[in-house]
Amino acid sequence: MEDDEPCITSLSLGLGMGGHVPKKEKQKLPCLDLTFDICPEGGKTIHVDHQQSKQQLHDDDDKAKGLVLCLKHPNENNSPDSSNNSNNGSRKKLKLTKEQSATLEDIFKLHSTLNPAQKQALAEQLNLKHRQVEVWFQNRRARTKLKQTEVDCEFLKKCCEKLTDENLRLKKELQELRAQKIGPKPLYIQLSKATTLTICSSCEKELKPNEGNKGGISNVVRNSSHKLQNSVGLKGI
DNA sequence: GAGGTCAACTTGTAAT
DNA sequence: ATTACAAGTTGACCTC
Repeated sequence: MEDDEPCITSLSLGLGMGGHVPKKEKQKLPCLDLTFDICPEGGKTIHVDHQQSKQQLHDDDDKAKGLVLCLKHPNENNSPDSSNNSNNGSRKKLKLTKEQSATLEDIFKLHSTLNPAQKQALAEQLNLKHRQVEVWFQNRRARTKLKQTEVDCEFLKKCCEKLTDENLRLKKELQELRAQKIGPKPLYIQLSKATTLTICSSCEKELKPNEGNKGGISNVVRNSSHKLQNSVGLKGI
């Protein structure tokens, strides 16, 4: 926006209404209008009416849904474009102002993707280039994804630790059960009133009901085996 | 000076 | 062909 351009005082952005958004994402998008108001006196603060926006997001009726932002006056802003990629060829690092970052964050919380018109409008409001807003959202999405990946990784690590422990415990249990076999004939181990474990003395495997005794593999062993198989991803131990 | 952060860039891909 | 995006990379800046 040029300095002598008349200031936009109100802008309506239709969120979730266009741009290249994956189909599955598109379906989730709420249709939301954001309204940006520049403070008449060139406002030095930015405030977002979160209460209002959140409330409106969950509002069931389809009335116009608005978020009012009081933005820094463009004239006050550092224009990154002029300083960035400056003439000497060296790439200068732009640091977004607190206000710019906060506004971008606020918008991002409401919606992680914007269509071109929304980006342009936001860029004008923040006195940034369309490209800068675009890049910011791309990088922001990447950061979010990375963070989520880290969280997922931690969760899987814990699952893995639990399964390893369980695996160890079950292996021990199995070892103990096998160690209890004695004598050349099939061994009948009384596990409880109702269950009997039969182990073949030659092959050291549990016998099926009609292979050894009438009782068959105990529920306890069956259960343990099942657990173990599940925990180590094996079949037929 | 090493390492982290982040804006900006490059490249490949999918949707239109 | 165009557009938008994700993923990966680069380089400036900051903190310790």
